[in-house]
Amino acid sequence: MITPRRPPLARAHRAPGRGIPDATVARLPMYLRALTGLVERGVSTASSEELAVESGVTSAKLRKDLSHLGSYGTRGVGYECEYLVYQISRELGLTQDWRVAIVGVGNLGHALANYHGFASRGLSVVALLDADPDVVGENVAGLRVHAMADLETVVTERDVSIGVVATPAGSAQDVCDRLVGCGVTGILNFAPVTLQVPADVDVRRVDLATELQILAFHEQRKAAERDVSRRGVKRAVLASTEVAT
Amino acid sequence: MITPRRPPLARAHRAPGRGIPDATVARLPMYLRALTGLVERGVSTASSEELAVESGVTSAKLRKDLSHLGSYGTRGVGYECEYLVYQISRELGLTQDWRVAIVGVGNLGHALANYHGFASRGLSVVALLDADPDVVGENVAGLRVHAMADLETVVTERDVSIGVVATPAGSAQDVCDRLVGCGVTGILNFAPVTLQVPADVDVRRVDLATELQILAFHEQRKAAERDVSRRGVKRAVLASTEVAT
DNA sequence: AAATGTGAATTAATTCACAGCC
DNA sequence: GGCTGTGAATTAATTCACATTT
Repeated sequence: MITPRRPPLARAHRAPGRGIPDATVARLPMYLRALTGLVERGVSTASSEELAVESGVTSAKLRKDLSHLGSYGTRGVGYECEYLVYQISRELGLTQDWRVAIVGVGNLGHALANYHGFASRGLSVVALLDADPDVVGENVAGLRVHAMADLETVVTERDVSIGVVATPAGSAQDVCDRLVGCGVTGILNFAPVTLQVPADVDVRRVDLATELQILAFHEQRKAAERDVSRRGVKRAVLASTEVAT
Repeated sequence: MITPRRPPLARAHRAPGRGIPDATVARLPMYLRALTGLVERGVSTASSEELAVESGVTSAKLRKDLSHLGSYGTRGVGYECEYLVYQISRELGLTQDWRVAIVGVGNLGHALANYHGFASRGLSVVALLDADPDVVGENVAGLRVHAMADLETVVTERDVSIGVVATPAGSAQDVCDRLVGCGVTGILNFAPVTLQVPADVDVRRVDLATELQILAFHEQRKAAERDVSRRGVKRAVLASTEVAT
């Protein structure tokens, strides 16, 4: 007897405007950054090619990405920067204000708290928390640092929906659990651990060591290629990674 | 006349061991972290399922990823943690030592410099540089902070191959150009700008605002879903994002 | 003439599901 | 019996290339 395959599964095809691909969402902030930079420099209109260079992607990719939001460009002309800033902001949810709490006010927490204009609009740091009694009560970036014991009170009262975990690895999961317990559903984790969370909570992890290790891999690959070419192996082997013909 | 399509393109199929997919490379550091954690806790062997939970991925994905490195597991048993640590380290190039320079010793630079055990092996911070005369000469994490004017000398003498840009946005491109001029081919960029570099230089960007904006997007999506379900629309719409039947 | 928006084609990544081995 | 390793199937992302619009 043949094992039955899963049935054809009627997939609702992507509704226009909704269901933007993850890869696109991850790039929208880069476009936003490029656009605000252009606006500040007095540029009012830009082609997909210009925007692409400014954002470090290809123009085809940029156009495809933007097409998921709607038709906000003008053929033969390009995109109106300010208008596009608004559309991307709206799509990312930056027309509302998301309240952020930072837990862990060491060097990294300080850097994060002081990161002004880190989102010009849409995100406000409204609470700082730390376990160190010497730090509690201090004023950082205009906010008083609260004790960990007050986490629930502060996070709930200030209606925080995004938490930043900048604590040592050892306390990260505990802090995460407490944040989630207060209704926080988005977490940015700088601690080098994998946080376990319920399915409705999004976690993004930023990890220094990970990034450096990825760079190390590419360094190794490049070093190996240099070695090969230096030993007189046909250059064509190397060149083939660059040209397609 | 019909436009000729590009010819069939004879693609060299992936050589064993070489050409690991980017997505896999990006996850190897997470596996490495999970494994060293297990080793420290005295665990000598782990199944793909255990490792997957610890790393926040599915077991199928983990097995597929590891299969690109070779067959380092034992059927019916799992993976020998220490052995796998070694194999992944080797693949990432962490058996050699990559020398790192950090440019910009503000709060973030401090945090990065003090990030001990940030790679236990394979990566060493060997130079710190800053533009602020008050910071130059200070001792941070056991290293003297050098003036920006000495960048070329220090980076060349200490044979740095990876540079970390932790400066304000305004000076990031200039710093980047100077690093690249000294032969640095891997850059980790914390400044909120897109660095323009030659094709043989790898840049990885870590951006707070980007991460928070991505979280904001998902918060918005979840809030919208809650709204919809509260208004009495069929729960099935919501449930369909969780179950496949 | 210039540049968007987008189907179609291609390539990459993920998931399934099970043969093969311990 | 349990778990890896992996082809095959599926889904996602990227790239191509051009019709369409200003």
